[in-house]
Amino acid sequence: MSLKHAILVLLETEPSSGYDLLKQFKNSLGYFWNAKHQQIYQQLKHLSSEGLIECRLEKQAGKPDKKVYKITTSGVTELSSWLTEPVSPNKINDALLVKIYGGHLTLSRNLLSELEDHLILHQTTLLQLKEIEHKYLSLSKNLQKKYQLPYITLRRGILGEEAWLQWANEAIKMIKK
Amino acid sequence: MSLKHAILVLLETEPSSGYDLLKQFKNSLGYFWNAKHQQIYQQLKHLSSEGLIECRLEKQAGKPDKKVYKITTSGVTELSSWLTEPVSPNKINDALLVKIYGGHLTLSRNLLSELEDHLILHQTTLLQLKEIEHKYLSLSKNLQKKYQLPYITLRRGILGEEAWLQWANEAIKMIKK
DNA sequence: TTTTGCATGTAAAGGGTTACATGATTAC
DNA sequence: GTAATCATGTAACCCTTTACATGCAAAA
Repeated sequence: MSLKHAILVLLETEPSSGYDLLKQFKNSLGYFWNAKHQQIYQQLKHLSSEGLIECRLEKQAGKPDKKVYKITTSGVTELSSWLTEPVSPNKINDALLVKIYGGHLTLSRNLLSELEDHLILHQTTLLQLKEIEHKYLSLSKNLQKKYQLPYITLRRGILGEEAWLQWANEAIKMIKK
Repeated sequence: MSLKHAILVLLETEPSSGYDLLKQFKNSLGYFWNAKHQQIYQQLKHLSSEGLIECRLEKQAGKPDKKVYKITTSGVTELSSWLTEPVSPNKINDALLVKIYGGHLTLSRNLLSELEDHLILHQTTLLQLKEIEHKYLSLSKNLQKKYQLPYITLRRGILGEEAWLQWANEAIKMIKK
């Protein structure tokens, strides 16, 4: 369970509402940790009741009220101790590969069209990631140092997507033969 | 939900017990679909009640009885129709990356030692996969064709692990600086 | 005027993990 | 005698997804 810690990591950087967190998930952490809004709101409530974060209501003109959450000292302690414990290696559950593995029961053009659909998605993701990388690389040395760790995770995304695309092209060629 | 279909795929190849399936998960499908024994036994019960598979008791000398499951025609139908429906792209939840992303709260040697632990695991996996690939490549052209689709999934594993290792080495270098 | 964005939730169902549980045989 | 392998399961809990639900403001 790391949604908890993913949220703590984000709140450690800056206090945010559930909605803010959702956006942050979408364009940074979300590339390697997925969360729906329902999950985030539930976790926030839970973390709040554990005393790891605290909430303050912020009134806004012309917009619904915001619940801004802030990490507490006990939240920082929890986060730090989590960082020293080993995480178990990632488990993979990839339905597309299950499909290909058992693909002899369907026409190969079904497999090919599905692969091509996924290819487009992965290409788009790769482009987005490379854009972010481009921005990072044009920062000053100082700022580059500051954001080094997030950049390393970005590199994971880029190398991962490139490998995926390489595989998919190989796979398409093989199936076509 | 694809555990269901992963099991159907395996049973379509040959009738198996829960225990057999567990082993098959461990050395083929398991590289991209994880399942614990508890989950498999539950699914088998469930698939049975849906009429997608059927069970036969097999008595064994000196060993506990085996429940051998076989896919039914309605199971094959279900599997075939699943194969024509698009699968949604894989979601990634990678705790190690969450950790690195928020790693400024811990000493860099913590990050490094964890990365190195994972590195060893991934190297081992890659070696195993390459061994399987080696066996595949020494098969006759005919058999290679027969196992082409599982081989494609194996290639995904190999390219994926190679990319992981490449990233980890890059990441270690960066953190050390 | 319809859609997008802001902002928050509840409830139920489904899927996965952890802990507990049994019991025989074979290999070291 | 101790550990590993074979073989199967239950129960509780935790996590995730889907569906349902509201309501205002700004832009198209």
